[in-house]
Amino acid sequence: MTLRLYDTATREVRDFVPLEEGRAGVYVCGLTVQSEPHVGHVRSGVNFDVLQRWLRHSGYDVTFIRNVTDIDDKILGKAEALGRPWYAHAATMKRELDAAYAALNVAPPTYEPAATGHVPEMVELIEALIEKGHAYAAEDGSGDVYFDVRSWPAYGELTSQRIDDMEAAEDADPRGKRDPRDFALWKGRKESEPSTASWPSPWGRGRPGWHIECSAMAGKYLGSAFDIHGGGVDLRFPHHENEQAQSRAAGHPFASYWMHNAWITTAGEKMSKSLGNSLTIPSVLQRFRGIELRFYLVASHYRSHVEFSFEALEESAAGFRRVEGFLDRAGEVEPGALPQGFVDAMDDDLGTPAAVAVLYDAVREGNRLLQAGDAAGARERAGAVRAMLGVLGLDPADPAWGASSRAEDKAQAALDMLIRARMDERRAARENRDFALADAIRDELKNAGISVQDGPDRDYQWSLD
RNA sequence: GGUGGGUUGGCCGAGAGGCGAGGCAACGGACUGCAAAUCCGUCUACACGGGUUCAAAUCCCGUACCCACCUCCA
Repeated sequence: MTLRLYDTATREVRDFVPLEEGRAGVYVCGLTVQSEPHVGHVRSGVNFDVLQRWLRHSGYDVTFIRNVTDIDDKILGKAEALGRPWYAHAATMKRELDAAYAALNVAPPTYEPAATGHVPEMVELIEALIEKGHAYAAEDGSGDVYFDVRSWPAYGELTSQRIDDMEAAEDADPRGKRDPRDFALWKGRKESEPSTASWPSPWGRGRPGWHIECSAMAGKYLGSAFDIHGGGVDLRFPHHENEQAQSRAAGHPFASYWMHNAWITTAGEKMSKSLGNSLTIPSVLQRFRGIELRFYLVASHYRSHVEFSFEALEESAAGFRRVEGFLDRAGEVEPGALPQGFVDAMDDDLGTPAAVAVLYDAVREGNRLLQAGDAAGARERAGAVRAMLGVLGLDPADPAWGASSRAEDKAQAALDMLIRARMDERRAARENRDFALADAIRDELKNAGISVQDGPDRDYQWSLD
């Protein structure tokens, strides 16, 4: 079976056929760095990271581009409210985003272009569109440039909408537009905006519209035509529709496949609307490890809507700890071969839920072998488990999860020694059949946040709750 | 008004005409001094009403409810 992907444009799962044998060009819309990243933001990062890893595993030479929008209305607005320069605020939020991706083991893209670094490319693209009669400078002297949707008959093809059925943007200032649905390619500078937020152009100083950024950057790094374009479902319209219209109107074939990840909501609403900041990545990471959050995100299909809850995250984490427990018990092994069921699941539009089911099958089988005393058999299963986890970016042994710092190592060693002393006492108590004392010791450790497990022999294991 | 998606067992969450996905929880058993961990077993579900079919959670028609997008959101 070959890799099959759901293409939003054709609304069907179809074989992935790259433009060039053995290579895959992928462009994913990254974030607008305007606020702290929350769980919803990183879902896209994790989902497309899985795509990237699976393509690589499947033998493709992948060029993965994920942009950063570092100039837009929200950034300007928030920076002003904070009394900081917009670029400083954007840079701060970019670092937060990087930290969030790192905490979730989202591999860095091949390149991560920023919008502000590609204004000349955008201007060039806009000029080409004007020349071909698909864009025009506003006649009201605003310095805006708009894309002429009526000039492009295919407009609406990505989301199967007809221009006449669309609601016109109400807030958009209709002045200077030929059709209310025309969208801005270039925004003339407004007096109220900082001068640092504008660049020279043939139409006067201004800044690029949101959609043109991605067309220009995808074209620059992936070429006129490339394989996969991804992003969140909300971007289908207008962002992706507009991107495709611009690029194709300018003569570029653009993306062959469109992939969109579904939303993750809380209490039935978008995270961006939910109050408070309990769902920002740093705050979630105070309660769960990055690997647990990533497992939770990977265990559901990227096209399925997920209703986030800490209860569900806890259940998912409990399951993942069982996987880790097996690996701990099986001993160190190198990643082995992937079970065919896993490969088939992943090839079927990145069927991570089915892939995770195969993972659990291997864990259960491995535990069973371990219990039966078949250490070699168990290690083989452990090798498969590690291989599967590796593809999903969930291998606990991956140094990306943070090789513990030196200080942590020392603390760990110190704790280990203290616990060993208490466990020696506990074993002595058990041998004397003083179970009250034995239980008291275990309870004492439990109260300190340390869970211990022991059997009839000398062996025991401990872990922090 | 237009476009797209959804409703699955106590909970989470796959599947998309016929073989009990999987996880979490619970309960029973094995193992343990007792626990924990692990394994075995139990819990046979697909919003509602029709229809097609030898066979429907899956296809068709209808109904109800939910969600997303159609202005800046992953």
